[in-house]
Amino acid sequence: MGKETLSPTSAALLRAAGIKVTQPRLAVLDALRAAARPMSHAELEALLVEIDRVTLYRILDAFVRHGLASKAADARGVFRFAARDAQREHGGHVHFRCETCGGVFCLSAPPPAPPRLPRGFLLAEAEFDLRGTCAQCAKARR
Amino acid sequence: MGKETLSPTSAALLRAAGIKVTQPRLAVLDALRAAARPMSHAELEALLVEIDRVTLYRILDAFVRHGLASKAADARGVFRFAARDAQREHGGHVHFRCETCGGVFCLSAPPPAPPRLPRGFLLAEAEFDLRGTCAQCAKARR
DNA sequence: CCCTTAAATGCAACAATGTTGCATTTGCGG
DNA sequence: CCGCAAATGCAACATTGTTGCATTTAAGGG
Repeated sequence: MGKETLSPTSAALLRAAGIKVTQPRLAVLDALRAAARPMSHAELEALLVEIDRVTLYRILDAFVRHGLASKAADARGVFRFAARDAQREHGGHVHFRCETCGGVFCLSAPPPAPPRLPRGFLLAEAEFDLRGTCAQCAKARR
Repeated sequence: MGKETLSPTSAALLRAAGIKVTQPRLAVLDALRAAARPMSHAELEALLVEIDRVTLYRILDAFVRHGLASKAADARGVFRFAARDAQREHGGHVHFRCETCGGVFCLSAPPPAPPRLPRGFLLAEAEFDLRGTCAQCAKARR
């Protein structure tokens, strides 16, 4: 093997997170890591038809609890999940959320610095969030 | 009367927007304008018990369509609505969304300038969005 | 290699949030 | 005051997320 970035296997990530390595979890983690964008539950469900709806919810939940994935609501109020290593790569990006199709796009602009918070507030994540219509939906609308 | 800011009545706002002035709409618009923070459908429903659930959805929808209110999902994926004049006053604020209680807080920091968008993308709104735990929830957690 | 056990899964039922169709009521212009 | 389009209220449905419980499976110890 040459100089490919040797990324850990999904199984190794699960083990490192201290949770059981199961077929469904491997499939979900692989799907999340392969995805270019944060995925909704519905998208993952369509992709991984062999996995039960509820199990998928619980797997995603477990990933978030154990730091393997992040979870955030998109412009339509639907949760989207991203593998954490994939996200780190995209870390600090600016997001554009299409109000029509609900899609999330990562822009290449640098994110602004977060401001000071009031006393007692704990910052988990800062996101510069643009909302509007993506090119595809804008074209389709006419 | 002295120097109070003379704000238009809710009825005048409805007329200006070109939609019928009805009791339910007045109640909802008054509630939105009186609210210090963006309100969820559930909160408004609890506040305005005399209004039908579906009617409330449709009223909020009409307000958004006619520019009287804005609509955005909070950290828990629930839509929150704000009267547009109230929002204009708070325009360009930075928002902090508590991941525990779902509350939205307006910070006084200036918002950053939006970056350039890819071709074809239409920007409707830009928001600097901080997520984490608010002071109250952080205290309660311990 | 098998056994045990706790964890994970799958299924069914439920809860919350948002939407649609339709009959009735109401604002508002003539 | 009348008529009509718009708005409302109700019932039913759709989607998204949650809970309880019986069954299966991963992982560690004989």
